[in-house]
Amino acid sequence: MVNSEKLTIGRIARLASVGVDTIRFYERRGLLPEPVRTAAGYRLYNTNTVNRLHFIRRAKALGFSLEEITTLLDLQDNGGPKAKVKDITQRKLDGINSKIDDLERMRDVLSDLNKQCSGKGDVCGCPIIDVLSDPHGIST
Amino acid sequence: MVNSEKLTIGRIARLASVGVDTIRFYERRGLLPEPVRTAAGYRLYNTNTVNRLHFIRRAKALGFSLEEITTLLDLQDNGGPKAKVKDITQRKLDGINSKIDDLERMRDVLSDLNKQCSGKGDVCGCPIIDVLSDPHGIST
DNA sequence: CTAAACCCTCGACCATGGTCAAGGGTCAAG
DNA sequence: CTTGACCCTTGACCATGGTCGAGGGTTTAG
Repeated sequence: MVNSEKLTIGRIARLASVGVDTIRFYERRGLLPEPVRTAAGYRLYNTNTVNRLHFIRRAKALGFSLEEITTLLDLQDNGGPKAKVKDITQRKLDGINSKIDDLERMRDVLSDLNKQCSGKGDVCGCPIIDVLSDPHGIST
Repeated sequence: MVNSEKLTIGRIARLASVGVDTIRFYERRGLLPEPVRTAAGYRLYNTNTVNRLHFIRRAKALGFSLEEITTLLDLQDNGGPKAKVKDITQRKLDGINSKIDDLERMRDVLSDLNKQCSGKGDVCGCPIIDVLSDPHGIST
């Protein structure tokens, strides 16, 4: 584990398949710690920064925001109660479920309308336009 | 239908439960036509603008973007083929379905992880943190 | 007549997650 | 020594859907 070889920002960017700007952006946002610098001011990273960038990518793929990921990374770094991680996950799960519910309701209305619409002729009498125009069409 | 009474922006805003800024914003975006003005430059609307604002709200509730709503309103105003409306709806439906798929995949992974996590004790060994840290954890 | 409530325009700002350009310094190869 | 690839900072910009403030003019009630 004594792997102290240092990499420039461009190198870890390529290794993690992200842009250098993204890395500097994550640093500003506190997702990455401030790295050591060369005399000329170049950032130098060690290879586990690549893992950290992968962590971020995976967490984003699960729908976590950068702010939430910051908390998760902090828990990973400094430890803390599992309950906290579970709490963030549960919140995220609740949010995802309610988004799914919303989208399913939209889908149901839209697919219903879509079936009702012949798709032929002029827009006049189109059930989709009609339901949008009707003051009692959809519960908002 | 010869209802030519004119209302100020504040009045239709209250009638439609939106802000006056929102109405001016919609005008700039082309969702509302430029209204007539008083000598002093005040906008004057007729009551069917309220219906138009309701139309916009219902369409937003179905997930349409303002740009899509602009097209829908244009079809309502000027006519056009039903096929066009159906096309927009179908695209929106496809988008919604793929969002639902994404969210369901996230939900499955998260709820699985959530079940695995005891929620007790320190974060060390937490399956959620672990899967995020694991280089082969999730297909990105 | 005055004050409150309303209207106008123009332009800046909010969150989110970056991305890019300007203007300059550094480093390695040839 | 020069060229090209790399690095630095600061600050602006993208989309989305508004929201707000400044600095004015207007209208209406008392």
